[in-house]
Amino acid sequence: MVNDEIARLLREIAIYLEMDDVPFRPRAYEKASEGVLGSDEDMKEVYARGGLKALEQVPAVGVSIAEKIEEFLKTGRIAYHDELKKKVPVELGEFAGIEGIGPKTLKTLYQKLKVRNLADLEKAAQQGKIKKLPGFGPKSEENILQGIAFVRRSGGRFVLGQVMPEIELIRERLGVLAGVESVTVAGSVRRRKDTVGDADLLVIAKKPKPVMDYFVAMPEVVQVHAHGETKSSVKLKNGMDVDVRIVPKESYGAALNYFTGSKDHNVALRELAIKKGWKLNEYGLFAGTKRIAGKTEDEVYRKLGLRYIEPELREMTGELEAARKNALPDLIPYGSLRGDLQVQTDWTDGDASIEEMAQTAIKAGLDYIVITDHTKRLAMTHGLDAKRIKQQWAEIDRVNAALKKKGKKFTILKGTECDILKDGTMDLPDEILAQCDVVGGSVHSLFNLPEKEQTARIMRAMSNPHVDIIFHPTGRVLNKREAYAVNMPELIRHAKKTGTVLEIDAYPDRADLKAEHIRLCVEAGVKMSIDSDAHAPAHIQFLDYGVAQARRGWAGKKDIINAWPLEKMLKMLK
DNA sequence: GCCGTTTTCGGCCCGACTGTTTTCAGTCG
Repeated sequence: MVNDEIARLLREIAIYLEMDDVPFRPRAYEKASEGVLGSDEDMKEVYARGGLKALEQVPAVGVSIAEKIEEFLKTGRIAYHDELKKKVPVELGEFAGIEGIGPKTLKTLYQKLKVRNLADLEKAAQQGKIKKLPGFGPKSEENILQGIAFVRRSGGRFVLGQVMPEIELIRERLGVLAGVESVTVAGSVRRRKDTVGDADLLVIAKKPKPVMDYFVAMPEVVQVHAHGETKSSVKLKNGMDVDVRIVPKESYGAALNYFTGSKDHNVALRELAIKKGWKLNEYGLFAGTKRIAGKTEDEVYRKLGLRYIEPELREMTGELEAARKNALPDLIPYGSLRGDLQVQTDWTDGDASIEEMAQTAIKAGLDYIVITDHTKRLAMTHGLDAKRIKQQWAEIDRVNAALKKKGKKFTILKGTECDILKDGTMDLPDEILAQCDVVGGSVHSLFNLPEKEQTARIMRAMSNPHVDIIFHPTGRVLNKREAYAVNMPELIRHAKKTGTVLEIDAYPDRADLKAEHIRLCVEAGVKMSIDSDAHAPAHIQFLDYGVAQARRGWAGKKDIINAWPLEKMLKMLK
């Protein structure tokens, strides 16, 4: 995808323009950058399909920026960007994560101290040159050094499922403080993004000061960015920032809406308010000085002529229009899955026995699970061959019978996470696959095949009449491994044609399919499954992270086959 | 530079906190 690179250049142009205090245009470039980034079609293809006119259809891209994208596609450069960079030749990317350093500061640091990159900045700070500049002082210099140290230590984004327990702990602690009426998690955590940059907590309390004093003094706090009456911000040991805002009760809805974001969604709501002659901020919706809504989010949306929009949808991908037309999707509810279609056991690389996994699933309220151990190609997990999988079937029969005897209404199904080999054929013979209740196919090798080959490989697996589900359709591991190169729209078309299900993997750092892919599936009528990919009993609780991902992709119960009763689910499979 | 349920021209989101200042610019979300 060239989109990332184009988006980066456009964003950098915005920063350069901001350095010069150019009005409005920075925001235009920023929005265009987001428009390009949010597009699931490669700009190269958009251009090939319809030239400049097609580029102008990308959100926030107009005539001028379309020409710049065209220029990039033809020459690999944007002259305007080069020209701006010549004036202030700074490695903008290096400074991106440094708290408190914005365009104006960068420009000053370059002009006064010739700071071009992080190393220059660190040197200048260590030599005490920064605090002598007008407008700067010892504190700014110290903050810069701390910021550099932090960026060196961490990548900046966190996997939701990995930081959720800590966020929840802080929420509970604040909740029991004297005078605190409620604590709500807002921000990208509430929108259930698969990775989050920070956590935002919204508190209703009679006396803000003690809450803030407690918050900034928590044992895991390593740095206090801000400590005010209504807003405080800290960094935790794990590197994540947490913000707390305290608001009066009558503003709770407006504040929750504001702090939940996304930023673009909020801006659009405010613009809508302005059009109606009102003003929207975190304290409410105002006609002049009179508050006309704000106690609940629902009230704010209704007053603006919209239906209530679930947090997972607030990404400016058409939710406002849908809310106006009362055409929002009926999202799959949390806790509504009936089964789990990808579970590994100690027959391969899981920690627990078939029976233990079944017992945990029963406690979690599920009606069925599919045992999907790896196959022989994945030798390091002692993957199953035809002989061992038959032995496993006998064990599954035994456990099912035992459960039935105890009066449990629960079914363990026979399945496999079968490797898709390089040429798209399967790692187990068709004769075995035919006897499985559920067959999942996975790519576990040759992640770096060229896109054409990788796509063809997976499509061939889909064409196999026994392959029901493609597990890990993108293969990404958040913060660790990029998705492999596949043409997702083409895979989705082929899934429709062959009746193959695509998996939403609920394991927190997997999160295969991305939200935009899920949306494409919903639109195409391709069914999906939400699987925990559990390798231990505790992992079954991850299922709701997959539900979150599904909701972010506008999916309902009708789109997710394991939200259905067992019989209906089985009937859907090949 | 983009965009249109008021607009093809004239608008463009808003407030808290910090660090430097004696009233505010810059940054952030």
